Amino acid sequence: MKEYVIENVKDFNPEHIFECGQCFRWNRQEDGSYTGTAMGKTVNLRMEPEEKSGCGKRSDAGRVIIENADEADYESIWRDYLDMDRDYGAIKEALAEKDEVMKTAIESGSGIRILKQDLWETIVSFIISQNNNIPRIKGCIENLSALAGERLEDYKGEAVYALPSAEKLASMEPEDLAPVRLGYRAPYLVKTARMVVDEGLPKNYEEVSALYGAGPKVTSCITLFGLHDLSSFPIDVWVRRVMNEMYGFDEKDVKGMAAFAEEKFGRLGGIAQQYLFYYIRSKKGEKKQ
DNA sequence: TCGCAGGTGGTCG
DNA sequence: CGACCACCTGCG
Repeated sequence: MKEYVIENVKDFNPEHIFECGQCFRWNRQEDGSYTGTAMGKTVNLRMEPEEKSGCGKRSDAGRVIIENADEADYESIWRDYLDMDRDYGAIKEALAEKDEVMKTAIESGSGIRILKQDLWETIVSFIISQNNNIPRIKGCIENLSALAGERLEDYKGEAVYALPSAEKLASMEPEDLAPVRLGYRAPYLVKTARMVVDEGLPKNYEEVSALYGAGPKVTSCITLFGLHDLSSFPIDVWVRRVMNEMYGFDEKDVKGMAAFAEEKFGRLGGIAQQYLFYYIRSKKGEKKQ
């Protein structure tokens, strides 16, 4: 199978990128690599440490290998999707200067990148995500794609489906989506699809929040991951937890947290949120073991 | 068994 | 406006 190799990649860790809560169609394989479907393609992505050059220079750089992609795919899709042209080293430096909390959070998720995902896909994904857990969100998205999505090229002998288009979902009734097991989110999705078909895709926070099933949290996720507004600071239960534990906020004081984030992190709020989110979730994972 | 999981829309004071 | 609360579903 064809593959594309990117040499000397810094500030990149597949686990951090695909497990920081921003995407639901990338799955960890036994060898630690990730297989995912995005922009109509299915690939496997892994990272290997760079060979030591012998001069004793320490570096956390490595090579990223994308299987089932060639250079043309990389230039037209993956370079942008993986946000490869953004200097996360500089961003981390700027954020680490803010305070010790941020410094610690960055250490735990140092290889995070904000993927440039398709807007419609983020709308569907985060409407499904509300009051739901990650394994079930992933299951719903797979079910939905298999039920109503366009069939893509098979991957390793397995059928793969794209997420259904807004037009397709708009033509369906919530009952038609029963096999997907969306629960009460099914009508949200159908109504939102119809709004998008009628009025076009949303272009800013206000337009996203007008979608049915998009409250403040879901809207912030869509503007961050789908509109790539890096200042957006989604406040979910995990962020409330970490803001309580690390900054002493009352867990109910969402307004206070939002104001604090805007003031402290500004245009980097979304990236700060991802480090904080990854930090508190990995801390909880340790406790379990 | 029943509460909970990456919230939201609807209703009420 | 802010405080409740029901809500599909599946898992521990």
